Amino acid sequence: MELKSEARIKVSTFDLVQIFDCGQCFRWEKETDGSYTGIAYKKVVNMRVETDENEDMKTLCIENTTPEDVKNVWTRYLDLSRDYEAIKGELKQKDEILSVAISYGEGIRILQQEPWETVISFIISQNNNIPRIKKCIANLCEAYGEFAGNYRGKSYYAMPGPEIMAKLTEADLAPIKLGYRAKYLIETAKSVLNDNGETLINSCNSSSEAAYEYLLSLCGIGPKVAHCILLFSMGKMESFPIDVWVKRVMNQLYNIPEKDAAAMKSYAQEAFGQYGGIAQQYLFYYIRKLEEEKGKS
DNA sequence: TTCCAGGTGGCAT
DNA sequence: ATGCCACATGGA
Repeated sequence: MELKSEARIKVSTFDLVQIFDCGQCFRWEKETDGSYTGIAYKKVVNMRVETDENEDMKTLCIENTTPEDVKNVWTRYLDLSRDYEAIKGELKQKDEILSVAISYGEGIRILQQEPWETVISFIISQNNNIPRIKKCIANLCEAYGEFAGNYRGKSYYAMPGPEIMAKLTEADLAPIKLGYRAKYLIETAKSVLNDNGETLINSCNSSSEAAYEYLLSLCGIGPKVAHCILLFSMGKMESFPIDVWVKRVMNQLYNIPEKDAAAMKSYAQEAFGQYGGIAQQYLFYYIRKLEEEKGKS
């Protein structure tokens, strides 16, 4: 077992609050010192950002990790190889409305999470709110997931795999409080195991269309959840998930009728192209920030 | 109390 | 193909 230490990485376009609080992931918690502790790929780490003298670069500090994990896990998880400055510049030029939204979430990055965990997380997310989604996922992992480590006195557990979930009954899941979604998880776990999880794993390298069709075949996954999985775990950056918030923001800013998801989808394709999913995150974050500010006043 | 949440499955047209 | 509606749970 290699000794864990702290890794320091120069980053730009990077804000932990925005990355972990923009609805794409549910497993990171803010510590009292402002850092975030969470788990991904069965590894528990703590992250904080130090601002340098030189304004435009920052240092990401990852505690409780190894150089190997930085290289093999965190660089990809945090999408550090992608040039978000260039993408933001391009999107701002294309669309003035989006330009404003981007200014609210300059530090957002799209994570590349584990496909299975993302499948489960977003099945749970349907017709549900973010605090409760987090609770459900934490309950599920604590009850049936593998112990992954301790940090600052707290225990962390991985998402149980399909081989574990396929054997559970709805009664087993009752204490998790998933509601009617419990049976969807069990059904989906069984389906994924039909080919030993290979189609799901290979979906990262498949075309977006093929991956989308496969995801739709799973119980509890419709168009919106499928697009979230494509975007947040498979690097399909053009995927444009349309949920209640995006409907709201597309209606308010672009005057597209609230219920016309087809028009929103085609607008995104035209205006945002291959970065539709990134644009969607800026819009999602923006409308939620506006609502939050409205609620306070 | 009623409404709502990162929607989908099932059923009727 | 499209339009309803039920669905568990908990916070506002």
